[in-house]
Amino acid sequence: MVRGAPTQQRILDAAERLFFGDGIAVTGMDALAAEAGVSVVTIYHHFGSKDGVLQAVLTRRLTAWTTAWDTAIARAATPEDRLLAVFDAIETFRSANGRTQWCCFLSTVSERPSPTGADPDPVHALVRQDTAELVGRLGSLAEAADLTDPRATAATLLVIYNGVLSSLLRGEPEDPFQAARVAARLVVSAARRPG
Amino acid sequence: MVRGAPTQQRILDAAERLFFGDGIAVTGMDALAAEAGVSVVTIYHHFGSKDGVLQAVLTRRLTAWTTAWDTAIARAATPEDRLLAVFDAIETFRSANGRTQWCCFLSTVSERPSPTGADPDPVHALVRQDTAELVGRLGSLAEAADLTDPRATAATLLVIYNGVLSSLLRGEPEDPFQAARVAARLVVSAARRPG
DNA sequence: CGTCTACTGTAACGACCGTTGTGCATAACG
DNA sequence: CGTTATGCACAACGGTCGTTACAGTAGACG
Repeated sequence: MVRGAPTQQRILDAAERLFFGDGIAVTGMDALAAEAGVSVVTIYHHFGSKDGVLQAVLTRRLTAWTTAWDTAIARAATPEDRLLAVFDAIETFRSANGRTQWCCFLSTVSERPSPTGADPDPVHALVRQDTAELVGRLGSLAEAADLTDPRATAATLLVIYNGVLSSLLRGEPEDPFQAARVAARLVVSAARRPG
Repeated sequence: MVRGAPTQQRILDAAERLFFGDGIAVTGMDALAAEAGVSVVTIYHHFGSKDGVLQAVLTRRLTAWTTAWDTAIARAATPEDRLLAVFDAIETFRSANGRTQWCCFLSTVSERPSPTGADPDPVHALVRQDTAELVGRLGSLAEAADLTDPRATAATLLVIYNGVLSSLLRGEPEDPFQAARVAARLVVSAARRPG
């Protein structure tokens, strides 16, 4: 029998595939256990509840995604390329993680009631953290690139980024990466400081 | 008691609010009936099943959206403005239809298992029809605008369009419309035929 | 008036859900 | 060796789901 760590990992892998491929509500604990090759009891022993699995998957995804983004940023040469590194990060992350659907945060928020007033829901907090991570990084990168109106540029790039995720989620035939890169490059070029 | 047509309409309105606001799987038939102010039996009498309600909502949404888009296109003056009329259409359609989440097709596909091989699922067919409507119209509009590489331009605009929907779905604080318009205008300008 | 349509409430059905308890097997560690 | 940790199979619980049947009411139309 394999030791503890791989078991948790296998459960999370299976949850990633099923939750974001088929849907969270549609996926039962039995199906999740079968996909992970473990027992239902083991899942509860590790994560306590189905919502616990979801939170764990989202957290893992969030950290994995941010580190992938960081390496893509580090690989870029110029400040403007660093600003466009998001799209490289998605592409490599996606090819590395196989067939899992994008974006898991988008899928999650679709199945959840909108938070009413105060938000004690940790799942929504994670989604919000993902968004905050996006706008924060894009904003600071835009500022570092010395663009005119970096906030507006970051907001525009965020829309394009969301467009890539949405296109992937829809399963559109066209490849959104090239289109996104073209648009993003135009946006950055237009925001370049004259002189 | 109100006659037939308003009843169906009220059910579809309620389904639009609940399905795409809270999630399809989460919304039970009881909640749907309560929101519509009708009985559960009435829903089944009109639509046969929950999936029937979903299909009816999606079809209604599809036709409403395309007609709204058409009027926005007709209101535009130049071919390039016609190409950018999508964003006006979303904005007016959204403000007219209140708090309903965008995009319903995006939310739907998140909760559904991906079609395996052949696709006998009418819901997936509707989502695909929505996508086809988008790429077809954007493509012909780009061609009518006499741009260089109209197909690539249409693909880029589609990504930006998807980005708006995705941003709205996430409930991001920033207003995505202005950002999308800026990016789209840049894309169209860059594709303009020289001379 | 009678008939029909449209809709209502209540109750029930089978099925599946998330969750927990019990008991057992295996492997590592002292 | 015994202890502990880890995971398994089996079974069951309360609950909710989508769906349907049964019985009854208000208005439209002849």
